Amino acid sequence: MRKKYSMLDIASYSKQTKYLVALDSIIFGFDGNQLNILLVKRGPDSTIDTWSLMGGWLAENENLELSAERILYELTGLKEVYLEQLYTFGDIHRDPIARTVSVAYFALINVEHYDSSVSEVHHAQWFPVSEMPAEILFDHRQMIDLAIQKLRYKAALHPLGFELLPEKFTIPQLQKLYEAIFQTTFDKRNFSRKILSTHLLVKLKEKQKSSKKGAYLYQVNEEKYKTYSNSFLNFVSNPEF
Amino acid sequence: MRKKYSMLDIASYSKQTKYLVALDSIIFGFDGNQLNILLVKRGPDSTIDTWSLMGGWLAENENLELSAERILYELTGLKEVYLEQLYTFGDIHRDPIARTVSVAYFALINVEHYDSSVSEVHHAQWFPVSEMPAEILFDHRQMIDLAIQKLRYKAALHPLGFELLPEKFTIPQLQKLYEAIFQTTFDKRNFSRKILSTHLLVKLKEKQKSSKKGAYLYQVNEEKYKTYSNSFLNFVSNPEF
DNA sequence: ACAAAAGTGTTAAAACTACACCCATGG
DNA sequence: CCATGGGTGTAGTTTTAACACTTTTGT
Repeated sequence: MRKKYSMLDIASYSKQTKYLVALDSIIFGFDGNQLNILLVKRGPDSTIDTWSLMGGWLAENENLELSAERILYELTGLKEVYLEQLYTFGDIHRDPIARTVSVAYFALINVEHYDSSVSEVHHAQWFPVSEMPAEILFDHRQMIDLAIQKLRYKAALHPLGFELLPEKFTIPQLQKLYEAIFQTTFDKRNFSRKILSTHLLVKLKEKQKSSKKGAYLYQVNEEKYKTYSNSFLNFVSNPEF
Repeated sequence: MRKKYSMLDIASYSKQTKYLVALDSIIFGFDGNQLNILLVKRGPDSTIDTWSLMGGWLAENENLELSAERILYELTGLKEVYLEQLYTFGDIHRDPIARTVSVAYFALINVEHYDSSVSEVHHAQWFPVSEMPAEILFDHRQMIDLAIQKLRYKAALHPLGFELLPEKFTIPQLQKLYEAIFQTTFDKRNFSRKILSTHLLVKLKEKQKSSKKGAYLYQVNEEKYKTYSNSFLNFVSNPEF
């Protein structure tokens, strides 16, 4: 598949300006009540005394996603989380220190897996989406707003809420999560009917007894979940528009 | 809003590797029958004797979107087209000449506005989405596939098809467009009912007489269209999930 | 025994799908 | 006059939204 490149072509490359490339992650977590975002006061390599997203630099030996995964791991100790590219920000003065193009990712994590000791080092703190600090670094506020928008958009059409919950969870927990995402309330009969109609959940024998009556635990049917995720585009492009 | 940055912080910036940043555009056009993508053999600054997307380099005095708009203008003579960021590609060896991060945009253009003379210079050519050349530069094939996927996804949920048609068009034309996008056929009664139920179209007095009977021309109600586009997220996040 | 949260069913309205005939005109 | 493509309506089915009472159990 190799092609011959003329000297001229290669020369055009070397004339070009190069830019710093950063990765920033909007990390969502759900504490059972509120949807939260993880902010840091100071990344290991980062710099400034303002709340900001977790970020870092693109490494020469990594592609974008890998770099984002590495940074997430360094700062939270988490691996194999749901991570999706959100948008790339490149305004000239978005970073006043030096022009930087930042590729933003958003992550959905299960807070039970989150090891707070790892990120204490980085002065990380969870903030409810409705109570963000007033001052946030650079354009990170914009990134956060876009991430929330996209999370809502995706969650309305695809079953990705599970990513924010423990392996076993109850329907009322799931409903609280969706209510936190959409900042609204749902009718529980309609909600559970809709969720169960996907057949993505397996009802377990056990109950979680944090309430008086206790609620049945459910688990994601991983097989169907994968298929479902892979087919959502078919699902959307099928109907008579 | 200025903050004090320590010397240390700024030093961390200067240690970092910088990268080439490119912009590539997937340009969609509709010829009344097929959905097409515009490919070039050789951009002005580009290089290689293979079909590729229109692309160029990020300029120091432009943000990403502006650079993408400029490149599109240089190569097609088009301004103010529908342009949306698609995804950022950054695999290590995606460009074998030098490591380049490429921000891909997709554009929807009205072929009536397209001045083919401008892009003859660049050896541009329209290809039906179903008949792409076998060999396409770098990862541009991947970009194209993702763009088609996203176009279908968005078109199924949002009324953006209009961007590909002239100001005045008929329902049958619009239907052909959607059939080309989704590579399927629709029932014309259901289709027109669905389209008209949005109240986004204004029926004009004139008819287009390319068929024997002639079909009524319609125009987008720009006011409602803007509102609709701005509110689609509400629309999606509202339903009881 | 009662408060608190879980679980469950019905009905009316709206949306969707499938389907067939008449209309206007240019050749 | 007839072939071509444009235009329109209805009925059955599915999906959605609104709504209230019973169950369990810890205190």
